[in-house]
Amino acid sequence: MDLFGGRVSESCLVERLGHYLRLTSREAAAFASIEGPERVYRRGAMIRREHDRAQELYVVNSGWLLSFVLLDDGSRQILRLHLPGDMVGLSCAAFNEATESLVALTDVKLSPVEKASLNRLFVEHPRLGALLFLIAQAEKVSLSDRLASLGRTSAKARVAALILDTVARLRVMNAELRDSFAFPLTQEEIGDATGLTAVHVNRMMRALVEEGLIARQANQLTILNEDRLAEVANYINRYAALDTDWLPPPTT
Amino acid sequence: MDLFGGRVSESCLVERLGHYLRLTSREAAAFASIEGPERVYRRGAMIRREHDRAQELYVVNSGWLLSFVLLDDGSRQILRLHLPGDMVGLSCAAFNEATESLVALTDVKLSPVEKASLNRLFVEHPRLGALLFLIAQAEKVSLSDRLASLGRTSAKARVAALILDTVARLRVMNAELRDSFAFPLTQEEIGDATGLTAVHVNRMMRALVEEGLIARQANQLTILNEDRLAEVANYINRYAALDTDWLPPPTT
DNA sequence: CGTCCTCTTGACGGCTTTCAATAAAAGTGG
DNA sequence: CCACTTTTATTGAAAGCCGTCAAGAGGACG
Repeated sequence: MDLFGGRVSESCLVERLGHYLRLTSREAAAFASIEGPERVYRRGAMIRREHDRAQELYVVNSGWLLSFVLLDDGSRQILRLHLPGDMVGLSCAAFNEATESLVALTDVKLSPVEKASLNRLFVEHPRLGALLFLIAQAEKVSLSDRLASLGRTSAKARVAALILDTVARLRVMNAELRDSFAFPLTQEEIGDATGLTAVHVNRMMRALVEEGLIARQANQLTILNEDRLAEVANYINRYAALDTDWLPPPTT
Repeated sequence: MDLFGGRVSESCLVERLGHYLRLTSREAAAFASIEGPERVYRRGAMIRREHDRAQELYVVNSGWLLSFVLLDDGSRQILRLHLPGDMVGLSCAAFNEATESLVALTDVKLSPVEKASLNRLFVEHPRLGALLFLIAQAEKVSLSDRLASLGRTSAKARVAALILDTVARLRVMNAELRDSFAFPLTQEEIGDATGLTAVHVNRMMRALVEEGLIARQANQLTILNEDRLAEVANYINRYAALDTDWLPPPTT
């Protein structure tokens, strides 16, 4: 079995969205129809570079990837960890130029989606268009939470928040996942995600271990005391309750 | 004249969106029809509190407001400054509970929009639904830029970026605005937006003044050297070029 | 089996915060 | 319009969190 998740149903995206909303078969087919042929990337591969011309987005079928921006001084800010079922590179819907780089953190499989083909979705399936809008709002809230994390919490809290957010998102697609999971980020990558240096990430990870909140073996992470970790992190799990009640009815 | 912008056309939202896309009269009417009667708030008024039940969003007709979250230790992270023409509280499209507090920074006028009424927009005007989605993606990019600012740049750069982002957004609705504008944030609010303390904001503002990049008089800010300020800030102006070409045609 | 990457640890330095005190400005009520 | 209070801006000194630099160990990979 693939450690980092993989396609189970006809489309990974349909499976993910099925957790938020009961899709009709026509809707599922509509989503599936806009996905192009799957592409495979090896760990470390650059999928898209900031400032590249970008006319397509991607659905993550398996594996993890990172989106990031580079600053003038060479430092890197990781914007988000992308897991199976995620859509990545959505910003091409607003800009012709890629606003972020995408790199494969593990071996990944992606399905490309032409941004031009999104318009069919909005025209033929208004409910799906509204769902995409709803998901975009949820992603904005997630970014806002990270903004508060970087702006107003300590180094230890930021690392703890990254761990908790990752496990919460993994559980959306894998309900059986409890406290232990593969976590393939280097400490430098954790630092680039949390606005810290690799050295200080190391110290904070060891502190969390010494306090009995987490355990590490190789790239495997185990959460030992999730409640206390959430307190340390100031973490709010938002993935539980999306409100889809206001969406229009599916097209018949 | 209102210093902080105000309604000029029939709807402030329609005017704003008209800068991105040429709306048909039916589309403009559709937007206008979902707006409820205008509400007025005094400076400092709390419009919505985090965790309140939230079923409506707002269009800013005039004035400025802030969205923010409070952390357990009482510290505050300002998520965004909201200017005339902005939609605020959109996260209610994804959550029934408000994810952020909204407070009036100046006297403001808002038009409420029931989130349930958005569904008509998606059904009857797919292009408008797609436009809302597009704007949400642009807002995600803006949040990502701020994430990089807080995570990877110095205090001085963060303050400079806030100033530049504000003036760039003001210019969207007010093309004549050049270098001087009213900036009603206290140094504490600037700090809460940039993840700094008020004391350090003060030092950074003075440094920017001493370096001849900005000037201050009362709440009026003047940018003296925008290019150098942008270098200091590591700032990218994204508000210039949104790609609306992929949107479906307007409904006839 | 050598090279490169990653993790780890210590010492030191700096950016930012904290604490404190004062001045200036704004708001309030008589 | 003037006292009075509260908020905001300013400045200095000291402390602390995190970054930088450096060096060594362990592991992955070819």
